[in-house]
Amino acid sequence: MTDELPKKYDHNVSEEKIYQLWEDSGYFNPDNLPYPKSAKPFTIIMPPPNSNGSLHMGHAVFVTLQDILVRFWRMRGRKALWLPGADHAGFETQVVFDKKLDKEGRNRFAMKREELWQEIWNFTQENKKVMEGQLRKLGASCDWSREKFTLDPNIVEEVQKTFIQLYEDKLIYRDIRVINWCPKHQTALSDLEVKYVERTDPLYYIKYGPLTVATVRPETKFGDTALAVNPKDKRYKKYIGQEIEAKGILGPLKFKVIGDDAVDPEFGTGVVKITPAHDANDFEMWKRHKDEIDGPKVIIDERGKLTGDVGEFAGLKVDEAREKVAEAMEKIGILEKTDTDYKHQIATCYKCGRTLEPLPRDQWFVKMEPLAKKAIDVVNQGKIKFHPDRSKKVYLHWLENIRDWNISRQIVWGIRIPAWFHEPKCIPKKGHEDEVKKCKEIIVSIDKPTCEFCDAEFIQDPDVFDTWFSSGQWPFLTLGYPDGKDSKDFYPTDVMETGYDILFFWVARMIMMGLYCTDKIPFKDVYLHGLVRDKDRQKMSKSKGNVTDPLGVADQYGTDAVRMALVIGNTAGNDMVISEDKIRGYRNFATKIWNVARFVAMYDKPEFKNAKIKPTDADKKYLTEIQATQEEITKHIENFEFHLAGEKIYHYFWHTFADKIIEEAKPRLGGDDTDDAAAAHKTLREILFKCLVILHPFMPYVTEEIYQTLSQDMKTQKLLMIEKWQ
RNA sequence: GGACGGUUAGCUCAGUUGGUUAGAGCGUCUCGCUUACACCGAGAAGGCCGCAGGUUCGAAUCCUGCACCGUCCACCA
Repeated sequence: MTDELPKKYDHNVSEEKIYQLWEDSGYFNPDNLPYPKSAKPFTIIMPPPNSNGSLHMGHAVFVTLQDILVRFWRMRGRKALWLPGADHAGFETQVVFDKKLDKEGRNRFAMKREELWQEIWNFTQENKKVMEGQLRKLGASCDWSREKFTLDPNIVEEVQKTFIQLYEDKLIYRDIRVINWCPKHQTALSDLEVKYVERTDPLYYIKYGPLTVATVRPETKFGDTALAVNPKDKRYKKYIGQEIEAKGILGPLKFKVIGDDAVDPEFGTGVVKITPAHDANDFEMWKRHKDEIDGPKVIIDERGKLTGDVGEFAGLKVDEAREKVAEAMEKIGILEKTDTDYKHQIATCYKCGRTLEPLPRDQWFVKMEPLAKKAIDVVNQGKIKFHPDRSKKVYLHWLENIRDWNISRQIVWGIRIPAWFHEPKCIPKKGHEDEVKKCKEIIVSIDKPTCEFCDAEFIQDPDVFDTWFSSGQWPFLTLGYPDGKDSKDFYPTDVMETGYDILFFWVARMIMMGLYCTDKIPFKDVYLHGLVRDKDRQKMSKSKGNVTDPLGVADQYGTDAVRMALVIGNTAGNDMVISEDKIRGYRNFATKIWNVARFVAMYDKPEFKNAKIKPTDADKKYLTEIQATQEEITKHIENFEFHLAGEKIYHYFWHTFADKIIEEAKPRLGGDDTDDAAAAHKTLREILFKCLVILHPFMPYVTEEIYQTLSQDMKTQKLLMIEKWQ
């Protein structure tokens, strides 16, 4: 060793300096690596963190695992690219920003689109900057020169082109459906964004003339257009096709009774009221019986209040209306009975927990089946592997039962859907007043179209895409697909590492979109990590106040300690627990590494230079042992068993190298036989060097700091980061 | 209603293809400032490996059933 190692390792001094050293070297960019042209690439696209806050422990997990992979493969001679990015995170960011506005006494519904957009833009840019700093602090060896944002102009353009392509391929259609509507956020949500929770509600039995219907939503009765029974139900067979008369709150009613297999004779009374505007099942039933019964009759608005033909109940919120309607029914004697303890699942908004209001709306849908089929095939053929393996089953099950995807969102923050609606009225061109109208109602295009047949204007769809529509294309968009050089060099990527909670949201969509757009799998391996929980096994969340700030503990104990604590005991697909105690334990390990290096450096004596070194049998044994240990660790990392790799090197370094090998070397080092002392020292130096290499992907900072002080004859590179793994 | 995961030392978790006294970290206890490290070292205590069957010469590990905890999926009003 050349430079003196200070008595104590001060991570706060080292980390910033070392990161700067790495970044200045340019080696985060694979193009700059001093590797032969023939070197194979290794690519990971970073899951872009949402640009609406700062990084939490979950992010620290992915940074650690991905950085281990990237550093490992870089040291093994691959042109390693880890491409960072940030996600505009449409709805999620809108929600966060709504809260911010709320605190300031403002409201997005009262703001101009452009104004709101600009404010959110500034907000996300600030967050993005903070996050970039945090990623650096965590030691992320990613290529900043290739950083992307989901709203970069070229990304937006490609996303819109994909939409147009899908539309032309008839894989996107616009249709009216009863969709999941959040009355608080006033936007549609996809099926995945619906959280079902169990609730106990009264089940009302309402008389419809000779029949009785059981329902939890009496307030929707103003939107009823028919009654339905199961055609096989003997009790009610005779009513099918009949029109029955019923007493209603606002006067007498007449309903046709239809027969439909969807009605479960076992439930309630076996008779269902059909409210096509406010229940997805009823809507579907109406579609099957279009000629017989009336369609949607809207009586609930987008704020969840009663509206239209509802008499005195107009303006009431759904919940209030429910009780009042029940009272009114009681009064006129059509409420037969009420079961008060009916347990059922209700659909709620996964963000605010409000009960969703099913509403009929025109939306853009992606036809999923053809896309899903290919995504199923590639996994069945083993072209994409999952870690843990069991995730594959979960993935396949979801894809095999996939439903069409609503990608329209009624918010401002997102990529605008490139669809244009013809103004309701045609404005005939001068001199062509009597020409037959052939105007297209909808044109899908990036630029504003003009009408061939009249002077009316096209107005762009105000909606934006579901964020996952763009992030689903992330692996190839970030690499400049289709024309970019990077997409030729680095696509398909190698590993997708992310949380199991977004297996459907993201991973499945990336596979489908990747196959559709590029005809290639976007990545070969999927590694899914679990959620980080606190020491009481609670999910960490800001609202619970149990979040450990990864940057805070990194400041206190060092990034290396945090990283190690996040690797060990963390198995694929399983949640993990992190506590300060654990981090402290690995801080101690970092100190141990430091002191071992100091000890070895202590004996870096000039007189050893000329010694005749004859390794003893023990020396030879130790060197084979570390060799074997390294091989095992290599296998573990290749198999995505980071926890085993981490444990192994930890155990070896502390309890074999420090506790045994060094202790046994002490008498030799201090003995009179200079040649033997030199031999012992050489063995220690070689083992230390190996350990630094092996430890580097896990604990990059201490190891690099020590490496920088090693004498030239020990190292082959300027940086440990690009030292050869073997 | 389906599917999946967990159940191993006080706590948090490992345990590779079934094989001799079941491992680690933290915690606890007892010693110890011996040539780096007290953010340390030496040593110790602590486990019918959820329950009940089965396969096997042999099971924490494979099979069946059950229990409890957790998660995901599902258009039953």
